[in-house]
Amino acid sequence: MKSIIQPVQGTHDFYPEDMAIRTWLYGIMRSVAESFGYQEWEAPLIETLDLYAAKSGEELVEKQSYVLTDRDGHRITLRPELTPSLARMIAQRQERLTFPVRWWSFGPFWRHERTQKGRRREFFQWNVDMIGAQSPEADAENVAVLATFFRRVGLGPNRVIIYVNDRRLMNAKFQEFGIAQDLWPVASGWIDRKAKMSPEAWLAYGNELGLSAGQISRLQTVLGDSNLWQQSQELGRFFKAVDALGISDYVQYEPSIIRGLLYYTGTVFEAWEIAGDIKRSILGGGRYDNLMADVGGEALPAVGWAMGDVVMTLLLEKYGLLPKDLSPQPASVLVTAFDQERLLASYRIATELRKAGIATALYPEPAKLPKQFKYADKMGARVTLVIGPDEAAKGQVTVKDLASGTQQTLTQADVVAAVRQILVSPRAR
RNA sequence: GUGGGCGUAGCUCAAUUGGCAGAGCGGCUGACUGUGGAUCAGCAGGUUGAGGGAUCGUGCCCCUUCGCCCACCCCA
Repeated sequence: MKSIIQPVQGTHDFYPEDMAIRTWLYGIMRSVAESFGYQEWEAPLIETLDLYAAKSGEELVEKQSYVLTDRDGHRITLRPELTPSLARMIAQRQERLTFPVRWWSFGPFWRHERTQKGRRREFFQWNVDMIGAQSPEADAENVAVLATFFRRVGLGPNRVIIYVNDRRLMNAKFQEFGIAQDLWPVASGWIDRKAKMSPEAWLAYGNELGLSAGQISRLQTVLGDSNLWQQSQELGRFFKAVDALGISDYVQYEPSIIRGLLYYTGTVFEAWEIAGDIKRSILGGGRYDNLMADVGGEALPAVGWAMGDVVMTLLLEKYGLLPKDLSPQPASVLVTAFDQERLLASYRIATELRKAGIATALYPEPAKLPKQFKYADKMGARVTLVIGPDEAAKGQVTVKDLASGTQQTLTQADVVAAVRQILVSPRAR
């Protein structure tokens, strides 16, 4: 092993074949989001530390953010999440924007976490948010973007599921069970941990947090009640809208979904893999009606979610849903370089092909033909052109179809048409 | 931040209790001096992640370090 300088831990090198996957995913995200009327936007990749200090979780700001001091002495942060930037940008144009606003974004984020399966320190996230609407139907529409994405990439409802609950409903239960209001976040955190702990440890933990045995047992009953949603007017409307949107096969009520994060105020949801070796949600989101005001803007209701590229790519790989032909040939045509004397003739014919809209690579220096043909084969070119002394003397070009192995020698004026003909014909052999 | 596993050729991996570092694939060259894929022959390719220690002797044992993987923590 030579001493190649190592990449930064938790980063990912996108070689062309990796980039092809990312670009493909990006295209589907765009197409799905736009079909719902969402507009693409982007925030700066660096923000002031203050922006996150306002409302992001302590863990995220204190322990996981990349913080640096610039040459003016300002403390800046590589963004660990997008929502604060969204709140900031919405607040800045509050008077100018026409609400509700639907925005989507796909970009890089940084968190200094211990790397593991499905988690890197530099990663991409797809954020989809609607600001300025507060109906349960709006929540359903926001979720429909996600479900439609799943359908588009081929992740059927037999593979992934979106669990939904509502913080308002759970808070009402807390109240009903006599749980003091300052314990609600703790109780939510306790519920959020249910799937991650053994039943005994989980019960003991609830006790430790200050919940009484009676409260724990009543909460347990509630968490097992898949019809609990019927007690919520909002969820009732939400599920009707889900039905109308044609995504009910993907969406299911789940009373134990509550999200650990403090700022959710209403509908919350998480997507899970059904046959999961990924033992955590693959994405999450919900309604956060107070966040805009907390960041200094006017109060505006909002709903949204974020999905990471790493876990999604793992899932698509696992189920064989990545397109096979994602690494297309860099060019359809390779023009060989016979010798120095004929080199410029090759350059000229390559220029003609490009003018005709045909992707054409040149072998950049004279070399033995077997080597150049091998190169053409490896890079996936369909056609090779040869201008050697014989062709040059008559103003001709040899055009070979690499798929069939047949070739013809033509006058230069006929080359573009012949190449085009080969490129539209099936790859027979 | 905590715990565990793994680093051998470009890639996938071998190497007996601690005793000459190997194979397949890929690469290059040629068979075939103006034609790719297939076949055959040959060649090149390594500070065994890095640094230190114990040993007559280490890819293998011990320590340190870097990286990767897995789980915990956390999940915006």
